[in-house]
Amino acid sequence: MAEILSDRKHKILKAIIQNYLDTGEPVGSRTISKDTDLNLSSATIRNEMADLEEMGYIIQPHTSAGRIPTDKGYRFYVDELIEGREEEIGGPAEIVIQKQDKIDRMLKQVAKVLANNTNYAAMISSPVFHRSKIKFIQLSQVDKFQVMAIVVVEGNIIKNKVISTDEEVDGETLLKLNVLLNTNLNGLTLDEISLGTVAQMKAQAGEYALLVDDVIEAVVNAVQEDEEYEIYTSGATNIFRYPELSDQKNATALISTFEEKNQLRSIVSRSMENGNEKNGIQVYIGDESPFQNMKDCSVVTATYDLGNDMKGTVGIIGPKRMDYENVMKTMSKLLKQLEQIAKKDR
Amino acid sequence: MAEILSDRKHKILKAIIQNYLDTGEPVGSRTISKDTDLNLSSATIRNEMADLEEMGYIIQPHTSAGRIPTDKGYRFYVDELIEGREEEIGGPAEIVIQKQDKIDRMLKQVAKVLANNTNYAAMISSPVFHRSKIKFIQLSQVDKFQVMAIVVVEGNIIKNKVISTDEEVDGETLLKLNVLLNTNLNGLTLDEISLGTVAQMKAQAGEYALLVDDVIEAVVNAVQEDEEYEIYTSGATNIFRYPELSDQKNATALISTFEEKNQLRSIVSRSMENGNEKNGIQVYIGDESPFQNMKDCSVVTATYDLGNDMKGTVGIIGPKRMDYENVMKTMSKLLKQLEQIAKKDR
DNA sequence: GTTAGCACTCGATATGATTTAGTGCTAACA
DNA sequence: TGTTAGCACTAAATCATATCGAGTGCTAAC
Repeated sequence: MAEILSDRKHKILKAIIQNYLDTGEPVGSRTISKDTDLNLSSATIRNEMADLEEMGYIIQPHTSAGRIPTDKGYRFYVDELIEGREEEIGGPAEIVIQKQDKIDRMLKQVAKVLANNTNYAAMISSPVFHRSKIKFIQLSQVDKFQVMAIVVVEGNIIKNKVISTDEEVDGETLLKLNVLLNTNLNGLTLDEISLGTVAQMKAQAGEYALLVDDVIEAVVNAVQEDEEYEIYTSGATNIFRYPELSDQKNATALISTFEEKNQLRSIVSRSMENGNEKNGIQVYIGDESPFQNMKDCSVVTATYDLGNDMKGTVGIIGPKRMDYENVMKTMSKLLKQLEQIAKKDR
Repeated sequence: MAEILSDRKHKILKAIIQNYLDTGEPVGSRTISKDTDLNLSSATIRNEMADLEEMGYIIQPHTSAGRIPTDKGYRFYVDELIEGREEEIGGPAEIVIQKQDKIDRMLKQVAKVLANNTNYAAMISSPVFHRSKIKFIQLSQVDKFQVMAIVVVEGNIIKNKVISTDEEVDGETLLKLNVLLNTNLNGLTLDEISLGTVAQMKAQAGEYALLVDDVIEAVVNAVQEDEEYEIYTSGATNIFRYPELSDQKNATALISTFEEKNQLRSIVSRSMENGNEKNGIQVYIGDESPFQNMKDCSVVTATYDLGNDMKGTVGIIGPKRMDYENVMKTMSKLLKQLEQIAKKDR
């Protein structure tokens, strides 16, 4: 598959792709002949281009048009980019995330900044807490027949659930239950709560065994709810900047993807799985992407880690001819900032 | 302004508008001549149409085209619709909202159902709790230097805030503060917490007066956070069904309105203000709408009331030639259902 | 007051000519 | 042998032109 390209072909291919990224128009031999420092005539370029086409890197939309990159061509280009990224970050453009108290707001901001800086559509998932430990549980009376369970998990994420009880529960019982819960469950993750633990607690609870069931269910629900991470998006309309995505069919598909967010989840999980590739950044070109009907797009994702097992994914979606270099740089920089702020925050 | 139209003109105008709502194409005199039961020739219709045009109800996009309604024409049509709506709801199509525990999910569902049933873009705001009473406050120790305040307000909405303290707070103090807070603040709305109340509490708190300040601030913040209602949207891509909104400019404007949601807030507040018009439903046609750059759209809003001062707004946005009748019916029906479910829920 | 008829308007569609950007191939050249 | 100039060829894009069709306004007749 991966033939080795002569130095010259290499340069020409790169020039073609770069030019196409800029303009979105098929590139002709003359253009390349003038753009590169190879000092070759358009005729020679033409010969090389014919070769490159045969190898599958570029293609002619129709006779008498210039060439445009195929997915294989893009892949070549992106792989090279990723290869060469030896932490040459720190470039220009200060990107500023303002520190704000709520994590969610910060994430929304990141999405916005990302979309604005790249001019593509951006998304970010709120962190998922895999295996997060229960830190603290508190039951409180709300009403005669309602008890509220508050669960704090590692990372100071607070969740609550209201439990409706059949019988009235008095304060004393509540106090007992509180102690029972905290001694038995603190420090455990969801997976670690075994049936044994539950049985043990029920035994200890005596006449309130029934209530224990309800409470545990509520706790489990509350913690699990966190796993249902939120996804924030920004700049969906950026796709209108790129004519190749602006036709009705593509636009509808893309924008409803952004509105529904279900498909975005599949990006997130895929990104989390393939996880720690080089620099944590992954690029899906055309059909490689987790989408149906989105063969005209590329997706770039990266994973961020706020510590404490709080990991999430950011992604941008744009045309295949996106400015991969800028996107990757901007992402790294932004995530670095995000992670720093998060660290300071605790 | 509001001339009285002859019966015939009235019928013709209505026929023109209805036809245009269907087709989106300018309607000619022949069409009307055949469609109505007036048994008039196209020539006669033409004369009447010329009159109606002069009165400002319809307009010709260019010579030798049929007529399309002006905003004034739409207004005439909608006003008549609203006038005639004597609770003739209960028509066909069962709309089903599934009951789910979280209010937010239900609202999302309402938006979705509304969008699907009307084929326009739909939005719904989560209820705002004006003057909601504090029902219950609970402080709990999370960490050595962190206290969590949980506030339950009427309607069982639960909010929490983490407070960082300078000094370590022991359990006893917390207990005292809990009692202090609940005896002083329960049953009050945000507005009712006077400086006097605060001073009084500080006095009672003695050496923990400083902490009281922090806690109250947290409580106020927590409650206020609720006032920042969420807005859920669905079906933004429906606008692509209507060519007159599908051009790049309009589409970008509309879709980013739906993504940003800030402009939607202005609809919500406007709808809440103008509140209880006939049937609670309001129609903004073209320039009447709270938007800039949206003179090609109509907005229909309605206010729902889940009781306990929990009020919110639903809205749909579509082309001016929307099926106002269906939209209004669907909305009423849906909201009635929503309100019923909410009432059962408590 | 209604209607038939007709000249007229103007957008939409189709047609064809022209231009333009590019190619592939061949033959000459260093 | 690799490079280049030159040329015939292709297909899209652009533009002007003709044609069609839906609809109007006006006039004259009923």
